[in-house]
Amino acid sequence: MADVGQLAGVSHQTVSRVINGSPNVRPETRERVIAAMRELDYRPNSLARALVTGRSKMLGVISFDTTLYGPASTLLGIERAAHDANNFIIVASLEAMTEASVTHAIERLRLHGVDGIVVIAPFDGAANALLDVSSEVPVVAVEAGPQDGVPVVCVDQFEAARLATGHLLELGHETVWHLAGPHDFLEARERVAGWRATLKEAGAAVHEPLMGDWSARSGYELGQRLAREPALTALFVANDQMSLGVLRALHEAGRRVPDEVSVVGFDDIPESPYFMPPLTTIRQDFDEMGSRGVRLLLEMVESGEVLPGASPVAPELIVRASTAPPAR
Amino acid sequence: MADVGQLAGVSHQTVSRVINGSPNVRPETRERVIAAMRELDYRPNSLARALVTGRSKMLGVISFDTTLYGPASTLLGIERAAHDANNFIIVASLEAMTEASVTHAIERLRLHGVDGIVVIAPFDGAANALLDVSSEVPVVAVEAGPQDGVPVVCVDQFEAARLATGHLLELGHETVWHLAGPHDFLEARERVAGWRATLKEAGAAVHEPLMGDWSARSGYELGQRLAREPALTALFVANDQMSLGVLRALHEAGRRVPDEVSVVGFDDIPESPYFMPPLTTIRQDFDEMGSRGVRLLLEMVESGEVLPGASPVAPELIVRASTAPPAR
DNA sequence: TCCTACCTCGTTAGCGCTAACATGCATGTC
DNA sequence: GACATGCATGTTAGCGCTAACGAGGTAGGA
Repeated sequence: MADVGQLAGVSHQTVSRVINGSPNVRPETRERVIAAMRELDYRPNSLARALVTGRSKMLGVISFDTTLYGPASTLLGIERAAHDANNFIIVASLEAMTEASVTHAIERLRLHGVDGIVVIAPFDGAANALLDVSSEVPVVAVEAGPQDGVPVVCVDQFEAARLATGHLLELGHETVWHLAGPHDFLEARERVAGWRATLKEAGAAVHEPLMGDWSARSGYELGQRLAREPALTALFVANDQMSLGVLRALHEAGRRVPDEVSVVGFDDIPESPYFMPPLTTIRQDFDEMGSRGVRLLLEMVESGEVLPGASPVAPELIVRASTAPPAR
Repeated sequence: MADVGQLAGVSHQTVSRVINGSPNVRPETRERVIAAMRELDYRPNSLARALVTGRSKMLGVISFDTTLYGPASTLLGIERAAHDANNFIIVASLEAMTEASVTHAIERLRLHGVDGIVVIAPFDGAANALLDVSSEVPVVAVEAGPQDGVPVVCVDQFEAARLATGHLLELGHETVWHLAGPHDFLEARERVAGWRATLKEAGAAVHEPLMGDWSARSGYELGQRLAREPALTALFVANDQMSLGVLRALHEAGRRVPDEVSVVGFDDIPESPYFMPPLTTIRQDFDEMGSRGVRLLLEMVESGEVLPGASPVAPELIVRASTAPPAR
């Protein structure tokens, strides 16, 4: 920086002013400095700047399994939004889904001087860990259920489950069975709640939901159980991967979809239109969630206050070929 | 840091020594310092440390579409390896698959002071961009084809294609058709080359490969074309998502898999065992690639030299139910 | 003409840390 | 007992940058 100043015949401070777009620099001087920077191939050291300003322009992201479609998409949305705001993302993946693991990840991120943290970790342990630190560093939770103290950006899971269940009921099914996600996921529980409430309102029978682990494998295994239920005509599955397994189990058991059994999935992964049959499912706008999360976090960093979470992102029902009126 | 020193009755430098595990500190003093750090809830500022040591302990990752299974898994492997080495990952996603976009991403990462860069961007433009900067900052390419000047960690795509094609040939098929990935992906081209070479060696007819875009949709659309080929009995598809689309197109056209047509996919995504039928495919160890990449990069950062790339990771054929001998 | 105001630029200090050298003290050697 | 050796610690400088203040010059008003 001093070299640039020397070449341009000004002090290093003037160079700094040019870099930071200060208005009090003569245009002529500014151009000389810019020319000098170019000539010396100078790049500002953002670490040094961060040290003195206290802003690193880095946002931490804590995520559970970035191989899953949901977190991966959200991460992408976060990255995009951060990029637009000229910030960077530094990622900490969780090895385990425990409170200690979250706390540790937060600690590591803080050590590296992030301005704020976005957490994509929709399970119970995370919530407590967040509360502990939310007063010391700005934190936003994404894809989590509503909780106190930490602002949340999420899709309305309850409403989404209502959409899925309602769709099946409207088609004329007497009731809807449910293959849920792991119950330590807030989202999974919200979906169960929405499904249950919708059935109750309609006066339909509530069969205890089965619980999978989001994987196609668990969908397949539990699907085999479900296929043996003669009364099953409509099924709401908590994600598309499990739906794939269910579809296969049903097929093997000779129960045709949608003629005998209707299936609704969740997430609308890019592959779901090519399942057999194409899957009716609920779309969540992960990208939108990610960018809302970042914008909210940035506002908090700016203002230094804890802001209330955004209103939930609306889910959308995508009707394809895996649902139909019940056979009579 | 000065405060900690004061509380422990030592200088800030001794505190620094304790933090960095210097051997020349009396155990008694060390403990006093540690107690003081705990009492004051002191955390070292790694930005300041980075400024003075010139090592930020941050690695940049440039990736194309982290929603795809391959890049997402690799990213996870990278994260894990970086974490084990007590480093952090900062991610830059590419908006476009162009050389300019890669150059820009590298520039941004360098500005933020990363020690080195891992690139998951297996397309042509990336290669050139990397060459330009590889002398200024350590760079490792992952999932790219072999190329000069930049160390590469990859799965042997040629061998993988040979595995897939050979498997079908051994089953007794006269020849194997190929649904390839976009030809600006190095990997896709390597797979075509391996497939072609295997056919030639066996003296089998070579039908010009079709080209998809990795998506299930393109697999479906091109699968409809392929389904109309009466001579088709064996097909090698360049990834599992496209295979899903193909399977559906074949099913709709009434061509049964594997009785009439055998299909081999690529990647072994977690869902592929639950396709209809379960997909025979090639497994790539993304996790291993990611961690090899990081280890290599870290060695380069340490030594300051450009190291040769690692030997390719071996692919593995996973035989499931989508392949069988041809009907006679 | 002198004073004030403003704009442009330079100087100094310090962000939190580590590297390099300096200091003081106990130990061992002849 | 004089001197080198090694260890535990303190002191100083500086990484690259920005904040805060200060200095010099130009323009406008009394």
